[in-house]
Amino acid sequence: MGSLEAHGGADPFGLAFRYNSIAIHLTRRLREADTSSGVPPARLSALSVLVFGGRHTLGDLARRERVTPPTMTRIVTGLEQMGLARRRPDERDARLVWVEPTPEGREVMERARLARVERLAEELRALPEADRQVLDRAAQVLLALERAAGY
Amino acid sequence: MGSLEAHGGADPFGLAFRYNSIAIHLTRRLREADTSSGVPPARLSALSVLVFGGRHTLGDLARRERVTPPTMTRIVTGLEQMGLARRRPDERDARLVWVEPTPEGREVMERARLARVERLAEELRALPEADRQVLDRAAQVLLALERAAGY
DNA sequence: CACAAGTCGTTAGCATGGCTAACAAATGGT
DNA sequence: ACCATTTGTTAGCCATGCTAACGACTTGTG
Repeated sequence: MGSLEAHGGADPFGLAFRYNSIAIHLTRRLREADTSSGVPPARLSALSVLVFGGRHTLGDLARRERVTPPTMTRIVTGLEQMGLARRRPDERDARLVWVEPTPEGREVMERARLARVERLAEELRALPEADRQVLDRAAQVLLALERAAGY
Repeated sequence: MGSLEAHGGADPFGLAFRYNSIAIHLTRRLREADTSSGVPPARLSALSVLVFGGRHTLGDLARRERVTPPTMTRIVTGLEQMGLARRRPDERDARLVWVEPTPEGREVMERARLARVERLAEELRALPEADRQVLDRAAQVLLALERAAGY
């Protein structure tokens, strides 16, 4: 790719260009492992928020997942039908719907996360320790970047 | 997230766990910029392969994008209807269908890529140079990892 | 050469997941 | 008491993933 050389080094645009490609391919590779869980991707992602972040109202869940409320309504309905999450009314405000994972939802999530992460861990084990150190430091930078962007 | 501390440092599982989250969020952030192009995500991704990698047969494009042939048939049909790609027959083997970008497809892709990448570039400009150096070295490792995984 | 087997793309039909528009129910401020 | 706001749902559109089945073509084999 010709423009790659033109944006090498640590110049912001070249870095952004390469991390764009890296993120796409990494996500795609990781997602392949998800099919084994039998839970479709949008549901798995929402379930992950519920399992690792605790119960949310439907609207908060929608904002967290960057989707509109109607979309989240359907995702939650799907999770409910699969027995992985539950809706609960709020005692004070009858407009609110709390969504929480079921015990089975927690189990499914834990298995899915292991499968997904284990594949990448395999690849990382093949790297020399020095390379893993580089990735470790970069992870700190990338996570800080994420927080700065409001995630 | 409690398990984060338990998998810190450069141990492969902990690294994989963090890069899982990083890749998801980075992809999501980048993708938000794509809506401005008016080209839906699967079409934009296939178009990118065509623009940066040249013409492909439909089957090769499907394998590259990790989707089944029927799905790629529809994506290509969509690109054709938008005037962004063309089908061409092979002269030797009448079963094959070559897919290539149109000039307009190239223009649209270039604009989309700029919009997508520019957002991340903005964030990177706010970092100290040392952090960008870290990301630059990590990018080399991650791209090598990608190639090793057959991408 | 003829025919069987394999390859490539398409069609058909299903499910998931994104959106906007429109709405019902509940809350809260005036 | 009423009106504006907030919250979630319904309805209906489109895009994108899959499998099954098929048609057209090529290739290998007798």
